[in-house]
Amino acid sequence: MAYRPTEKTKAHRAAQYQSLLSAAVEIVAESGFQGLTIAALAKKAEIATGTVYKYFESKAVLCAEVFKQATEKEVNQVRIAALGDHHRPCRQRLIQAIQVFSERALRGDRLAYALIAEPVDPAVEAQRLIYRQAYASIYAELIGEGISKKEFPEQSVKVTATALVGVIAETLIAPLGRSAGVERSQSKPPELSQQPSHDTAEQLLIDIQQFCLRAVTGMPH
Amino acid sequence: MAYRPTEKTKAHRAAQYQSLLSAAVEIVAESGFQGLTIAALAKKAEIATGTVYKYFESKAVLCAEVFKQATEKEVNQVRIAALGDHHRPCRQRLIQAIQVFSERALRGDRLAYALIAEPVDPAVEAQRLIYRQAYASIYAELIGEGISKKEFPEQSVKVTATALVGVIAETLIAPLGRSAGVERSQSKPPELSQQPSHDTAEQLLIDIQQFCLRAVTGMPH
DNA sequence: TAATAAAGTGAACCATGATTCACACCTATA
DNA sequence: TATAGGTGTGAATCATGGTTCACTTTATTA
Repeated sequence: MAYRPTEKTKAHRAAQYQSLLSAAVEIVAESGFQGLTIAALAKKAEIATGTVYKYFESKAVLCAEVFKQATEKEVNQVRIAALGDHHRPCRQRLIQAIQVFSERALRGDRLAYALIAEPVDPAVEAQRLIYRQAYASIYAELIGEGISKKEFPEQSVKVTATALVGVIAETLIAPLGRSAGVERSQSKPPELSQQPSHDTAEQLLIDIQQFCLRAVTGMPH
Repeated sequence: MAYRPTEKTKAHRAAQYQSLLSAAVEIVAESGFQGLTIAALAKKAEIATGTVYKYFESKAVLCAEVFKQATEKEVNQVRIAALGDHHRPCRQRLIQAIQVFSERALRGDRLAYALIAEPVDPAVEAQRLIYRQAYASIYAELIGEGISKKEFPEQSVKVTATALVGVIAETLIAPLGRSAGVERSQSKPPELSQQPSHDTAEQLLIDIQQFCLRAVTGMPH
């Protein structure tokens, strides 16, 4: 009697799963999490809405996987920059890590905006915390190494790492939001700029790096 | 002939408006923006749902006003700490501003969590950006003053100010979330702590202040 | 008091979008 | 080939919660 999933069958299912996930990431890259609906995904993948549920228990799970998938590559790049070459001074690797992250983000992807800053549904927002923690642990490792090598002064590794993530995210939100073509809210945001706004992404990047360096090293630059 | 709103009537309307707004803030303080629905507000204020719409054009507007109301006092406290006494060194005022903000937040209000970190509906999130900018401009003014008084080294006022807001928000999210009794998401967040987690809010506050001081002054402490 | 306009009511309505389900169609065993 | 366990379908259903509206009540003035 009976039926048993064979290798080929399982492989096919796995392939379908990946393809669905990719489609979902594409949607987010095109139109943000806002655009990621079961219906849209089904349409893009040319399947029925019900089929989506054969692969993902719920939308929450789908979003989580999308976040994970879209994130993993980004996090890895930063990890390499931060921890790849143990010979380089930590200071330099920190600079590089920030650069890698920011450049990928500022490259203009809607995706980066979606991952970092797009206002999303509470369920997805929870995922974002996890995503940020992944970055924080990279920084934590780097800072810890820097301290033990006396490159950086004593400090709370945990707070510094978390803070760096906060710095980068917050400073990138505005430019990202702008480039992602987000309709601004009705109220007029209070004017901030004493200085002219950042003409170039490069300048912004440098300013962020300077800030982070001062914070971590306790040295002017 | 006819009817003309009199002083008393107008006053009454204004009072009703304020009372509605207060009720809304209370709801947020109790159960976050998640709990702020038109129905809940109507119930708490003992009016009909339709009546809410005589005072607020839409829920988005309501949320905006709630945010503004709940925020204004907080922002003012920080402004006083940061800019109140122009004789104190900027360095000290920065420390104080961070303390005021953090303490109010960590005091344990659900409200603070809601304003700073609670995952909210995209429409509300947009408000949060405005809220954060209000803080950023305070810091910007303080940093600018510090630079011109040679207390702080040259730096991008705008980036530093924005970054400080990011630092504080990000580092407070975890403890706030914990105290606000938020159900953590299904996935296990990657472990971060090389160091034991912050036993006391005081220690956390100190660590944050140290970080910010290093970042702004470019000096170890 | 009649006329007018605003405030208050709350059940009905609507929009969005996730989720279900009965059914058809495939694939592996015996 | 009979059978049982998958996969695919998509219209119908459900859930949530904002918004409307026909109607009643209340306040103001002529």
